Amino acid sequence: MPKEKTTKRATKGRTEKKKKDPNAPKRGLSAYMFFANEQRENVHKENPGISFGQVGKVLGERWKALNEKQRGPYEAKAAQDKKRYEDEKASYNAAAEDEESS
DNA sequence: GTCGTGATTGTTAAG
DNA sequence: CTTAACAATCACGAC
Repeated sequence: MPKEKTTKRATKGRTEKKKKDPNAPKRGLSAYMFFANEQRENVHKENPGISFGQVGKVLGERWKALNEKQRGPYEAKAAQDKKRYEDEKASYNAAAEDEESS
């Protein structure tokens, strides 16, 4: 039983990020973000005249429609982006430490 | 040592 | 300007 969704995250009141950290080390992007970056053109292209409602949905369906290999490059990017985040959080934790030191 | 949480990321499109 | 489905994430903190 893979704990599925945990935390009622049904797209309720999130967005606009609430700064709870001094430098807010935002995390890395997600594979979907990279995949969407490429598919958005392709999907919107195959579905000319459709709004995000359709695009966004079909987008997600196709996202999983890909095989592990196809998601590979996207996940790889996500992993790389995460590294980027590691840097921010590193700076953040260093800055926080410095601040604390002060 | 393990576990869950929250925060975040980006797309499109529109009122 | 913001929200909304769509999906992943995963580092952090807490006990």
